Amino acid sequence: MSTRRSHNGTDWPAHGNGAGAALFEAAPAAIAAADGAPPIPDIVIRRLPIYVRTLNALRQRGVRSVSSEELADLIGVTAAQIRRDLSYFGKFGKQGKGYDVGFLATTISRILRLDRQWPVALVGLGNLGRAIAHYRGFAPSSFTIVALFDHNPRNVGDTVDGLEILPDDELTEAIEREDIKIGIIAVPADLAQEIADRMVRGGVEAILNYAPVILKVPPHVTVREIDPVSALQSMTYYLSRGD
Amino acid sequence: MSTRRSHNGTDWPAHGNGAGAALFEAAPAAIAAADGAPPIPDIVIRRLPIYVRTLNALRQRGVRSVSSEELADLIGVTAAQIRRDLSYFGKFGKQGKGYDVGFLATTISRILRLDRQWPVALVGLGNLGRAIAHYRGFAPSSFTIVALFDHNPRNVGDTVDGLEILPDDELTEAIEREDIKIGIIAVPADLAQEIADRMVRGGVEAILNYAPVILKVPPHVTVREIDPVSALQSMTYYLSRGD
DNA sequence: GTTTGTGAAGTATTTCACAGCC
DNA sequence: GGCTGTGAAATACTTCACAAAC
Repeated sequence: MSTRRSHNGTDWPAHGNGAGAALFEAAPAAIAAADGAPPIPDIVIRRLPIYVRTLNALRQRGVRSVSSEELADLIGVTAAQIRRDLSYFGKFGKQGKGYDVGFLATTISRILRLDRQWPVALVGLGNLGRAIAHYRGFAPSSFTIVALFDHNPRNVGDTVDGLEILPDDELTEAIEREDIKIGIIAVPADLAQEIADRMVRGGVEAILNYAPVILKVPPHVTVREIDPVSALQSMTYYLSRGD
Repeated sequence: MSTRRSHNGTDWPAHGNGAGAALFEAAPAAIAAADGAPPIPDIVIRRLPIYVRTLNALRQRGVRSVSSEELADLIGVTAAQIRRDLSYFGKFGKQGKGYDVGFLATTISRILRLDRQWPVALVGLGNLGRAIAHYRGFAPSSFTIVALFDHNPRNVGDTVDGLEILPDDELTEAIEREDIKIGIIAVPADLAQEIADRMVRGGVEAILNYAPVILKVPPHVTVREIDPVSALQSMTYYLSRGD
């Protein structure tokens, strides 16, 4: 009650969504497309990047063609799941042959809209934020951090890899001006919701949240949580009692 | 085919499991307990840390009692889900009243075995690894990083917060000696599987994996993936086409 | 002979809805 | 009167298994 379905990997209560990429996995389901198109389950969408990554690795190794069985073994899922996942989008394989590695990688990348570079705003440049800013893995994956913000006047004005840290009260305006649709939150828990609100006001539609809070956002905004602590805290349940 | 069910948030192929805390969410299900006990779905286990976190926040605010409805609104799920999740473990509420915040927090913490401190080994002390090592959020959450390892001789011998970085070929032995059950992998993708193998050989049963690869581990080992890139790459699917 | 794509079947997970307790 | 705990129903997701394509 008082929840609506969203594609945040969870439901969305009166004022916001909950989500949990890493640890808090409620039952997701894509919202029905505005048109009459088939609503693809969010869980399928979340698997696609792994398919792309694995296909790109194969391509790099010179592999031209792959069966659903081979791909499944590499990834650790069933072949049927891969075939079913792909079938939501079309028919990309050849019976008796499998899939063309390069074609499938390109196709899924296009489905995910990874065939372009996306500008990203990063908020919070403490330890974690700086590690994120320095991370070299985003750029080759279609994301370029183009704006940095921090609350602490001590950090504002600093330069990280040639980008100046701006005061976080300029967030909304800057995001709107630069037409940024993706934000990364790396601020303390108690500031995160306020930052999310400002991002949304500026037009952000996708938030990667490193703060340990469930953000409340409107339904058109997707949130994925990065929550290593919760991940650890759920694994302890399974540890053997041998000590 | 060639997969067995595991509690890794995914299935487990011939030699290993796949998993994806943050991004790669296959259909999980707890393995049946060795005894005749009820097999609690992994997805429920993964929600418990959020319940604990939220309850602790309430407790800190002086709130004594909470209904499933209130808790649900705070977290962004349905009240029925919270009641169902808790019912796997017992009856903790009072009709007409709700749940005692402190009691429920303590109870779930005990279920998750968070009523003690767990020693953790961290492997890889590049940018990311150092940010993890410096992170102050693990200790209050039941985890203490007690051993650091790196492959790079340039890093070995360095001290991070008073802990010396050891060469990663001492990994297995040190983990076994110190009876460490939890490992964090923050090494480049191409080294991650080898590190996971060594951890498992040393007796690790839970791995938090920051490397962008699906690790293959035996079924008694739980893996959660932290994969911000895949998280971003799945969100782009939902971005509006307004530009 | 191999492997896809997919109805149909099988599981898993969520939600409904209400009897029973406080 | 409010709220839990839970059968039963509804949904969501995965897997089976096989006809069709190569």
